[in-house]
Amino acid sequence: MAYARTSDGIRVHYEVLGRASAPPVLMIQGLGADKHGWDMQRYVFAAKYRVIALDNRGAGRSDKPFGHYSLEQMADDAIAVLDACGVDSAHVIGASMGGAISQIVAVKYPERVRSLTLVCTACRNHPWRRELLEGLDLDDADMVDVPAAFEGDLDAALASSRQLGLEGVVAKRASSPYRSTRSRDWLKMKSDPEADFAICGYTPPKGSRNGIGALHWIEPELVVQVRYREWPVDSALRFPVFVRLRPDKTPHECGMPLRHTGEGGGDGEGDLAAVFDEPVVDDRPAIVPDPDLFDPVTDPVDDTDPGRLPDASALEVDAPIRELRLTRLHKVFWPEEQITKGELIEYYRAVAPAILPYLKDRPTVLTRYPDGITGEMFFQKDMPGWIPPWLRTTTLWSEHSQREIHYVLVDDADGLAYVANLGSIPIHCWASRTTSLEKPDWAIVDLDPKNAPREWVVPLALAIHALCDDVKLPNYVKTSGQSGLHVLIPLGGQCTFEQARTLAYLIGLLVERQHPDMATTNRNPAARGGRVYLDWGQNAHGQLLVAPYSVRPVAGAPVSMPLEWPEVVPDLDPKVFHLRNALARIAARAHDPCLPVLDERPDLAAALVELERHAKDG
DNA sequence: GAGGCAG
DNA sequence: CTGCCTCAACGCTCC
DNA sequence: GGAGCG
Repeated sequence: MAYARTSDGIRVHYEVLGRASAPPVLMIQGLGADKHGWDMQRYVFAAKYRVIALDNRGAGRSDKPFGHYSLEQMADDAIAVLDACGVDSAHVIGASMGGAISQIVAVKYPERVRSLTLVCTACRNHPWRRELLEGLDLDDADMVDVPAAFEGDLDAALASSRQLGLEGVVAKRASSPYRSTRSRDWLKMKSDPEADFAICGYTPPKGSRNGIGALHWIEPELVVQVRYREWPVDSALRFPVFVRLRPDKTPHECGMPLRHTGEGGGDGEGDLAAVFDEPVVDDRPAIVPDPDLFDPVTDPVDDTDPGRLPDASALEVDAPIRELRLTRLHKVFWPEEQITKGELIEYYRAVAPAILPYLKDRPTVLTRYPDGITGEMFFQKDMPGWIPPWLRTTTLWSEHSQREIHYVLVDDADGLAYVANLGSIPIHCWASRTTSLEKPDWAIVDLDPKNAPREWVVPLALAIHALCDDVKLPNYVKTSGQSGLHVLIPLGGQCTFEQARTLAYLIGLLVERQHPDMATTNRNPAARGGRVYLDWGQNAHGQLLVAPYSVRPVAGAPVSMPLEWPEVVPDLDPKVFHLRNALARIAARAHDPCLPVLDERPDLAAALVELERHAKDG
């Protein structure tokens, strides 16, 4: 999400989707736009056009259309955004009040407008719209509903959405407003594919089920139509649903249907060109999602073995469905590298086997960046009631806020994908587990160079390593993901946070004494004087660790990477491990060098005696 | 990112 | 019917 | 006691 600043300091948010070479479309979201339907349009259009979407929700607190921020000013802002995108002229689509702005754009800057489309279903009876139409001497007939492009051709609309990897399309009554709850007026039309299959067998019904239970092996005779979510290569259908018998078909007519690849039958179906007054000539593949990236339609949502044979349970009708809805996969989270939210989700799903051992049973805090690394962020500890029922949480009492907090526990790849879909970039977890919340599994010394020379971090980390080895404390190292290093010492839940903090402080003090020129344990930034801060203070109740393999919300999408100590050499550059190459490194190694930190139980009393000896000797 | 709710 | 709000927190030091 | 720090 980029933004332009207007002359009076109001921020105008906009988003650019689609290929730069495609015909440009300026979409202006107005007060009458509904959230979901409009977003859907935005992505449908991005298949064929370069969509520049303006969002006046970020325009500030005084952006009421008839307040000091006038419709005319909004129209000027729209032109400013076109300029910022280097676009001379565009097809302009306006939603509700955005339609009003669009019309002003067309009147004031006709040379910038190739065509004008007004989307007004959402606020057909809005008094402002009524006022506007009268003021501009227009009537309803001048307004075009974008969904009308699909009218009478739901198949084309569904094919288009399938081609884009969308879940489906939303159909609504023209007169019905947006409401957050389900209603008869807003129907989600899923684009799940269907195919005809010959029945080879069935299982008896279980429990209270009528008729048949599941279908599997006998001489093929009957044909059924089945809807399914996906058909993994060499495996059974996922989420198959019996639709109807096909008495009109024989088993021989059941050829292999086109596999559901998410790319549909190619270009042309669900064509939106009719909305505009000029044909679209760019016929290159119009799929916005990178085909190498995660696709919610074709990629399995669990880790079941894809090589297994179909069995009765796989064909069970109404099998419990774990819904994992992934949204806005094309949204750019790292503008410089054009890394999308879809790629972030794909990374976390792929890295799940490596990261999950660290997250098991640990209260997890989300650090959410719904608009990517340049947008606003917020922390989230308390998970709301509407999270999917399969996501495990643990309820802890917060002394500070005097209420219960429902922390999420990330158990599996789906859980990771879910939190990533919420815009969580780094994953933060507690040092202790639900089984023993006041006893941490590790102590951490965070080497944070900040204003110190980067190259001082390595010798100091090695000094901590040598000291720990000497007092027989196991110790492990990972990059923080930014410029520092994290040294982790396993505690095996044998001591309190206060004791862990004291241990980390003692180690910090001893290393500071060895290298007073390079290291400091002083918490006051002003007193650090360009030295590396050995941060021992993160060992406390509720303090968080950036989990190994977490992505950081900074340019380059670096990840926190566990290292072998021999890798900690002077020219170590923590930035070399990032979202796009971390998986290759992990796959190339047999073991995770930090993993033992989760299980080891060193003799802490003996180590403390040794540390005291060091303190005296120094 | 998404539900709740004031106006 | 729309826009806006909310979404964390510990232990320490400095002022 | 409140703001700042990570």
